Amino acid sequence: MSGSTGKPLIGTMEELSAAIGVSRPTLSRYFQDPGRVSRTSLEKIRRGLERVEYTPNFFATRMNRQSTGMIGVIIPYLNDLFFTRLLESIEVAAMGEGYTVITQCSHSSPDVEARAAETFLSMSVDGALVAPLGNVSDFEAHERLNARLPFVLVDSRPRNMAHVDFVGSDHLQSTGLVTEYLCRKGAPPAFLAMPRVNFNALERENAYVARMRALGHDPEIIGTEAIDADWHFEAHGLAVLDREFSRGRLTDRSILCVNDRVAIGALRAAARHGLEPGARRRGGLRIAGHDDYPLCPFTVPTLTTVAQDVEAIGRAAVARLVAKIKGETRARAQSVDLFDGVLKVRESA
Amino acid sequence: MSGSTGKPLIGTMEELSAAIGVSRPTLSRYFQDPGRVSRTSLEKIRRGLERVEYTPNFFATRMNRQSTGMIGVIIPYLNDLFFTRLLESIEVAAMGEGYTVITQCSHSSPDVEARAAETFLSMSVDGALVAPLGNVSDFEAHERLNARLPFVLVDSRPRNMAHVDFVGSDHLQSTGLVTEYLCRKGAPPAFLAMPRVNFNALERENAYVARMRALGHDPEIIGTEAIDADWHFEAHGLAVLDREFSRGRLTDRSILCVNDRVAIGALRAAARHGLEPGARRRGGLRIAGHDDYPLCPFTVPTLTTVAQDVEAIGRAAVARLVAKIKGETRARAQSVDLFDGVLKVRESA
DNA sequence: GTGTATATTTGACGCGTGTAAAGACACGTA
DNA sequence: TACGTGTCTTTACACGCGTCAAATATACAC
Repeated sequence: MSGSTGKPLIGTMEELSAAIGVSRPTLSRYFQDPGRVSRTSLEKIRRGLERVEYTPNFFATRMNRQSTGMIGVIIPYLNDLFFTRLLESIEVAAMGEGYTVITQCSHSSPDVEARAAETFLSMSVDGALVAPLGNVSDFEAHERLNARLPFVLVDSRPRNMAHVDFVGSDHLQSTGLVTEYLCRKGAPPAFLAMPRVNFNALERENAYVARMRALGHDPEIIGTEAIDADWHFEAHGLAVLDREFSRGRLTDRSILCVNDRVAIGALRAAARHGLEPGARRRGGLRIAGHDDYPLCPFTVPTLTTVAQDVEAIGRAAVARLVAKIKGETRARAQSVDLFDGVLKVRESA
Repeated sequence: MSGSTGKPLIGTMEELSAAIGVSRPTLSRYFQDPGRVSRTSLEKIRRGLERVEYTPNFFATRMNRQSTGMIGVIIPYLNDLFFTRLLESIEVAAMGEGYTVITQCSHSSPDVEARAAETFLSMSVDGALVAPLGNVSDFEAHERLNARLPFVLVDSRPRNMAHVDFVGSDHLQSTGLVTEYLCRKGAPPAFLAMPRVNFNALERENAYVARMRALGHDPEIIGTEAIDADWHFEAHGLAVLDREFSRGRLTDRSILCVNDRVAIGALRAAARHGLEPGARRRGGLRIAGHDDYPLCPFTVPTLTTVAQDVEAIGRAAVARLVAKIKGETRARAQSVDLFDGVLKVRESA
């Protein structure tokens, strides 16, 4: 048997040992850390590996090691560039720390989410990073993970898991920031929300209300009812504002959307009704979002929003998890890392 | 030691056997297929598992089984909703077949891509599904996978891997379709391309040229040079057309973009120059894309495009891979599955 | 009670590697 | 020559579970 390279294919370390004349334990040490074998053996092994094809069996190696070198990541869904950016920053950070990332996607299903958690337990990953689905999450599954592994919540924190380590955005700050900006530059905004299945959505909603009250304005929230059961964010924003605009409402208001994907739907609704959202015409329609979705600079008009520091969140989450894995003493107490948002003023508000 | 549920935590099958009074081999059979255990044992095990917490060790189970029940998937990058949709359909299909999907993302790096392939080999996944990076891919790594595992290429097929099983779109058909549509409804389009690092991009470019010639028009291609080294698709489309429009060129032309993300940048360029792409005004600017990116219905104007059947591609790729894994006889010959695109006429062209 | 067929358990071995203990070897030193 | 020192090999056991042959239990008919 041989691979595409024509080299003979070697299946086990034992065979490799026989093939290149180095004892198996020495090979074992070599594959764990080439620095732990003598120069002469190292040369012999290097030359040998050029003649044959061999990769250590992942399962056998991990089974006997205290650490598997893997961290598990669960994200709620894939079709959202926010989560792909988060995942990317996590993977890059983890790779930098020498870990292999195993990603599981909940695909909006609590069952799948729980199964992913079980998979991580059975694979005895060194730690787990979880961005939960929301209200429908299987909290028991998360608690089980948290009880048995180094565990960090990312992006969104369920109310009943307030005792767990968390890394995310400070929505009170970020939503407050954009709310304040809108109030300062024009009419106080209404808030285009979502059905309350998601903690961040609710946090932002509350942050909006608090800031509006603090500024002496009456908050106004729309869109908490699901118009379409199988809704997507953009479709939700479009449907809600399409309805409002059709009734002649909100056409000259400021509208703060719970996130940029909803805002993109809102922009579409505006276009459909011949409205041109923008900062320049005082008293006209303004639309702003939250997250700095990668497409914001390319929408028509470009979308004013507040950026989450996704990369910092990913890095911090990995750093925190690695600290817990390595059992650093300062990792005993609970930690909550919240990152500030940064206002991105563009055309739409 | 105990989990969050308070149940005693059991580490090995041996301990479990002692704890609930069923022999270990019987437990082993139970966890592989509960049907292979007698009623009485089954009841005893079920009751036992309600009292203690135990999950079989993933590594130990997989090591001794001929099949690991895992398939590896490599995608080039995450920050593209096309690939997330593809990945989603693959994961759903694989889950339906009872496989666990291990996803690795190349993050635009050939090194990472090659390492992912090695990871799959060492984990002895049952098969691998790979969407390659493009010209810069490490073909040797792919060949090594193909030589040692059931292997299927998805989405994009390097020229020098024409002998490998492939599932993707028929770009000759899809690009031809939208080209023909544009010619039929208005002026023959120019083609807004990308730097030629990607096989699909080149295939579409060629398909455009062929169809234009067949219809008796002169093809015109722009944008093959990278304006910004660290370019993203939308930024590329914006930069190229911004330059052209600034010089007064192409402002009343039909423009077919190599994909929807480039087209979104093109729409942005049009807006910046006060142009309103659309099908209705004959002789005016028209912009069309390719892929049916999920945001197409929400752009301003909504984007005319040709849809790839992503779900079918994912399903077919998994079906093909599973057939190879199971060693079905009809799986001996090479297979190439190409899916037709479907025209999605919207506002922009 | 015996005999037979079937279901289940038991015991033993194997998977590929980690790892610890003990011996083998070359090297430099006294 | 004898003696440490460090490196490497040998030997042996461990990890948790799959798997198979052999032994045992159970059920049933007679």
